[in-house]
Amino acid sequence: MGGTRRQVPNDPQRRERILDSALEVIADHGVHKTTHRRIAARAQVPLGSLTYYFEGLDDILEKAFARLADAMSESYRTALYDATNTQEACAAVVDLICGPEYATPRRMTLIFEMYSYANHNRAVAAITREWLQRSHDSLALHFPPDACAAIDALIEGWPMHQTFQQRPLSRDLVHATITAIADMAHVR
Amino acid sequence: MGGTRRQVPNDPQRRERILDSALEVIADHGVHKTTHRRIAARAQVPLGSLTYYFEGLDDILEKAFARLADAMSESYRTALYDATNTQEACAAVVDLICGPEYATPRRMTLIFEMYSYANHNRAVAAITREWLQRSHDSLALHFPPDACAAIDALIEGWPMHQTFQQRPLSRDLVHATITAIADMAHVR
Amino acid sequence: MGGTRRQVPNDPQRRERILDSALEVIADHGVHKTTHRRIAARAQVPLGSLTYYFEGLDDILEKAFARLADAMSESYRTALYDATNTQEACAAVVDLICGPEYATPRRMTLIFEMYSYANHNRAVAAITREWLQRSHDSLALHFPPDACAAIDALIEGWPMHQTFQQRPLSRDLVHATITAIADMAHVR
Amino acid sequence: MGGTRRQVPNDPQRRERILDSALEVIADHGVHKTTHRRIAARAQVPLGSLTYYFEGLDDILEKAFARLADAMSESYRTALYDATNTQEACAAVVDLICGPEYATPRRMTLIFEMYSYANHNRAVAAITREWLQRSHDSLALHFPPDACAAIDALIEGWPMHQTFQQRPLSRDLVHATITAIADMAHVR
DNA sequence: AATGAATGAGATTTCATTCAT
DNA sequence: GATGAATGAAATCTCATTCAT
Repeated sequence: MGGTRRQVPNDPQRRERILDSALEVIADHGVHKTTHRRIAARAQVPLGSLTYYFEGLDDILEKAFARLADAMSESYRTALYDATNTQEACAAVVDLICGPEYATPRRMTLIFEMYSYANHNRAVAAITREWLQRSHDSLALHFPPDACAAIDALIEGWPMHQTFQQRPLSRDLVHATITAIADMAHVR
Repeated sequence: MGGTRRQVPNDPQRRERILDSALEVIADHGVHKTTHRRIAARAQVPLGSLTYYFEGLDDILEKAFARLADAMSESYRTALYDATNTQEACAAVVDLICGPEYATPRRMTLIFEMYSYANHNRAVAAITREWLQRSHDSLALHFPPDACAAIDALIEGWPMHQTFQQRPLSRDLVHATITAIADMAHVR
Repeated sequence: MGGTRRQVPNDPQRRERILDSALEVIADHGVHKTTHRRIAARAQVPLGSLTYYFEGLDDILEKAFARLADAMSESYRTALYDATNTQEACAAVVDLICGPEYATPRRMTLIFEMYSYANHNRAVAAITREWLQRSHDSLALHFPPDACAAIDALIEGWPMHQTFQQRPLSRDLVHATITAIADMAHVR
Repeated sequence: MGGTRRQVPNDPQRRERILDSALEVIADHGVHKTTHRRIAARAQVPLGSLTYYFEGLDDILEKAFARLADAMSESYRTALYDATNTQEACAAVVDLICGPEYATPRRMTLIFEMYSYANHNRAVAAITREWLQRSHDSLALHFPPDACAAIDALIEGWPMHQTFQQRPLSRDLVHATITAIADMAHVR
């Protein structure tokens, strides 16, 4: 049949695979040792394709962190969206803090990398702010503003602290703390 | 010529100045853009002196972060050591979280850099753990173990969250939260 | 003897050798195919030393062209400085245009490269203007302003035209033209 | 299906548009920064069409410079063809040198690029020689051989010199010079 | 007839580290 | 004890060219 055939990507998931590989390299080596070569090797794509798909290393990092933030927002949102009352919301928050799903060591490492990189890159700073805002919005479905602020801080701080802690974290303690904060907010 | 003269360093504070300059470069550019040359320029010392005083860049970073951790531990310890009762201790914690002295933007940036680097460097991981342990010990002078864990998380998380937040943080809210946590621990 | 010994360059002419090699590469291949590697190979220095001595390729080209302009100014000036009267000055100009010394093929190639590069580089544009000004000043020692302008144009244009011409240039014709121009200026 | 249909190009001027765009890119950036991508973007044609219509970048440059030379020859020839006597021919030459039409800054830039490229490319060298020959032939309609040679040099050199000169060029001076040269040739 | 996705070769540049002095 | 000139290794990035469609 006549007519010009459009060129078509021969590997449609390549862009995403590169970004995922970038996150893996960041998690394994840190931003400061993340290079085109390592990402390309991990994604099993030729070196040149990185600059074909992206402007440069900064661009890759920005888009990789955006992808991370999206994934985190989504699991965050899902956890809280399914809760039908405050009690279930508290349980969801405890899961976010202690559960093995959300705050995995790998993800904590990536969050640290994103936050430290955000301090030196405007785009990633914006991505970070958005992601925190979205988390906050999910939380606000169930808790009053003051409680949200405090719980936000705990969701942030507790897993971070745990990252460098040998001792495991007691779910009971976390639950009691969240409940106390939720109640406090009602009283004030 | 009579007697050998002991050679004395011609610039005794140089080591420390290099480490302080390293922290400044890290704060300004991030670990991933911290180089010998930038540090030397900032410290106004010859390039060669960096490798004369230190093993390499990793060594400089390790010692710079150790210096940061020491300074932070010290201000942390002082704040809590001066408190004579739980009420004063609560006020001290509120100061750590909200006050302009401890959680400055520059220091938060450095903490993020230290944490992210710690995930890829054993020595800095150890330094980080020690610093968190020392903070915890200071806190334990005034609060029961469970409260300590929760307050630790808040001291960690709240300033971090604030780093990316436009809105200022209410001291009252922080105070109420700390008090609620301290009370909760008594009840349990 | 006590006291610190200063580090000393182990190859003091290296900077100049790099610039001379750059001019050779430009003459052989043109600016558009002038690369760090080719220059380094020609100068027999390691690749890294190019960026040690210079900011980048632009910087090398700027300084190489400045060096070329200096050398040309000097031979130009000498030719005209030695003339003691207008007649000798005319002969000197004829030499500049026809003589095998000044307008060599290699030098003409370099001038073309300098002029074309000057249209896309401020620093080289400035160098070019200065060099033309200096040539003009040398000429003004012997000729009135109007004659200078016309002779300038001829010194510029004739060797350029010859570059692409198979036929040799007649010294007699050049001499007659210069004389006619010098006389014309007196009459006007 | 009845009868084969002859395929027709869907954009008949594309070849020319590419060459014109190439000249624009050369004028703006210089040969050394002229790339397929820049030309394609300027011509608003797909990247692939450049290698479809031309052998490679060298081929594009050669044909673009040939197009330039044709256009210049044409305006050159027209200017001199319309002159009916020596006096008018002199005026035409003055126009070529001073007038705003022929020696525009953009065209001078392109001539410099063509000449410098010609020194490293046989095809463009040939194009350049032909163009100079054609100019010479146009001039020879009105001037004796010796005058032609000198006037050629002036037409070449004066606008080039002006390219790097702040001061404007006096038409009177140019006219006087051309006349002097034309007269000189008669005498000799 | 035409395209644009893809890539390898090579360009520029950065920099930790070495080492002669 | 101290320095800074020097360099190799590797990083980022550019781009002409190829080729499946």
